[in-house]
Amino acid sequence: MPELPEVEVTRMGIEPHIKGRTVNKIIIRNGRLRWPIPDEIQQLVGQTVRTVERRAKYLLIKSDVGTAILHLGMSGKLCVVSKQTPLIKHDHVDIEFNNDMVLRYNDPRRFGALLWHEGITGQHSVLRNLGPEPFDDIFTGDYLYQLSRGKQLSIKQFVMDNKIVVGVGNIYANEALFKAGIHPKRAAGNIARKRYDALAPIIIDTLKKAIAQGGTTLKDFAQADGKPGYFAQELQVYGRKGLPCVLCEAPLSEIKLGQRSTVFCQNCQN
DNA sequence: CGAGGGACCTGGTTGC
DNA sequence: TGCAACCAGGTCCCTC
Repeated sequence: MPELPEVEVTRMGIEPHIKGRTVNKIIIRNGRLRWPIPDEIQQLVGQTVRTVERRAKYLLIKSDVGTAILHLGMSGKLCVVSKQTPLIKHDHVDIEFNNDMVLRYNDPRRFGALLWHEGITGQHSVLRNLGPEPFDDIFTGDYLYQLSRGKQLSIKQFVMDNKIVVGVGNIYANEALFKAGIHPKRAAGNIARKRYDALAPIIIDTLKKAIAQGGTTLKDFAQADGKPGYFAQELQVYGRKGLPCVLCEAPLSEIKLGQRSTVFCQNCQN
């Protein structure tokens, strides 16, 4: 489900409710996520939430003794609700606080994760080897250009590679390449410096706009308060196979790249 | 090393 | 209506 904007929208939604709160109890109904939830997660009980941060598509719930690391996978959702709120299917984890509230994790496909990193130094292995955030100063056209030299990989798979830049998932990769006029299948190493100079700001801008709109709601993404995101209205290619290009009105094409559906305009992207 | 594909899961939609 | 096939926002891991 969530790409960077949806994770950031989730972060902004839950932080005001749980920051400064003390964890009373963690209830795990189904710990079989992408990796089993480690027993050490219980170290969070009795701790106060200091900050809720985001790194790539991971949410980091930080305390004085360690960090709970949450990933929403494809279908994960978080909400902050009263303890009395009835459970629904796939409500796998509750983190209860010292008021009436609980941070509830729901994930039908269980591709998400809840991990624990002990202490306040060092990095969990899932966070090591991640590339820069798209909003970091280092993320520029020049950066992409330099890393892409010699790569035969398609530009779409290149920008979706977490080691290159984090947070760009399938929707926003499709959208950014359309806006930049770059054919998604073009080899990353065969794209001019100038085109990367255009692409980097377009990626940043697309992600920022999506955050401002509350993310993209397709099937099951919702903000922490249950409201949908409104960026779906802005999508120009994703999910629009066969529909007219917003620029030239030719029907949009679809191919698979890295087994992910890739929608683009034959005329406007080359 | 890079590139490509399968794997992990459930549920909604499509097509016969 | 029933049922199988296919598709989905992510990412790790294995093979060639």
